[in-house]
Amino acid sequence: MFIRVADDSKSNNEIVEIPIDGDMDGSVSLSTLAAQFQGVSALKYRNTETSVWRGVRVADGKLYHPDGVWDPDTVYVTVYSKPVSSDIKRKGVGEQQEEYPITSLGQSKSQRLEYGEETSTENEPDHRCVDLIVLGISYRSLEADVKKCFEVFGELVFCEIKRDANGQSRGFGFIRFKNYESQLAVINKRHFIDGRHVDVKIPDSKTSAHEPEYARKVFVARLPDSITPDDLRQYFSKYGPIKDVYVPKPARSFAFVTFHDSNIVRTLFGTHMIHGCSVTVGPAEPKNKLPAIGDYPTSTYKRAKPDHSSLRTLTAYSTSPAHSHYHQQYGQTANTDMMQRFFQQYGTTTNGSAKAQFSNAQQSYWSNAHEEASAIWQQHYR
DNA sequence: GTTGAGCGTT
Repeated sequence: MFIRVADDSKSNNEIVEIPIDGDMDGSVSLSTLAAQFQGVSALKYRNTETSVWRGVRVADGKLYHPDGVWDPDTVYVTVYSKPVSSDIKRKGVGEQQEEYPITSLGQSKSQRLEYGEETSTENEPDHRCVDLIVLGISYRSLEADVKKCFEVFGELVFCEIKRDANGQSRGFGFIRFKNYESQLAVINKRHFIDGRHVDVKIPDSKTSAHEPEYARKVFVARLPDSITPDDLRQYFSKYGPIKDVYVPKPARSFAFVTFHDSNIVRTLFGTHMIHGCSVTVGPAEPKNKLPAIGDYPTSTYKRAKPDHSSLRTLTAYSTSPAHSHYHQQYGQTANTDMMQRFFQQYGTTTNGSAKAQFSNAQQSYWSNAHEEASAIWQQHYR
């Protein structure tokens, strides 16, 4: 289990997942947290009822949630201890000094919020609020409904629903907060307006300039339909902090996993074992990309097209320890004879010969076998 | 049955 933590003094606004310690007391280790956020001393979060910051309990180098339970969807915000007065530089005569002292670790030039302090950071260039896109608004909702939902987190300076020429809502809109901490509190969280959930994000127009989102995303294909976003999050989080997981509903046997760091995505291309199933991971293509003459040919992993019949047999072997070994050795490229020989050396038996299995296999078969393998995996390992 | 819904007439 992880909690989501952000440092609102940082420009990048990134959320880092921090593990909850496994020793049953449900605490988060301060040192684990400090490994990601130098100099951190505590965490705070927005009390949604009163819209006031609430601090978590700190004792013996551990952080405890006041309610006893960490909300996986809440973004907890780092708190840094107040520098002692001796750290504060005296302002020399005629000297232009920084208004705020550098923290003891000297990492940040920016002002840090103290616990319980409601300082506005709107003048910090990195902390400025931006218009946020609100997606999924009911076509019946009005500006007032949107406003009511988000005012809980702080004062809004802007709220608009986009409409077509006839005044019909387009189902999305934009809001802007006065204070940056309000923005942090709502972003990437689920909210409800008129019984529909809506998502709040930094608009593409603000982010795509430097690095397009798809550069931080992988395309995961050949997934069993039973796989959940949480399963994927759990599996892929060992490679790096995850920003988002997208699984189409209804399931379409693929998903997208977005990381915070684009550098790791290329290391993931290839086949992976998730829940006893072999899946392929490839680069995400830009959204809405139009096919064009002269397009670079599809990526390497795609060109080496996996053999579906091989996969069927692989999944039929399900959770045998030989399975993952085989997978390591041949991926999905080997032919059926190779497979049979390989598994025979392990004394693994199948229900019928591999050849017979897919000579009469239809398209639907591999999906069934996939589901079955996944179910068996869950029985054994979950 | 192997690529994400929708991204702003300021």
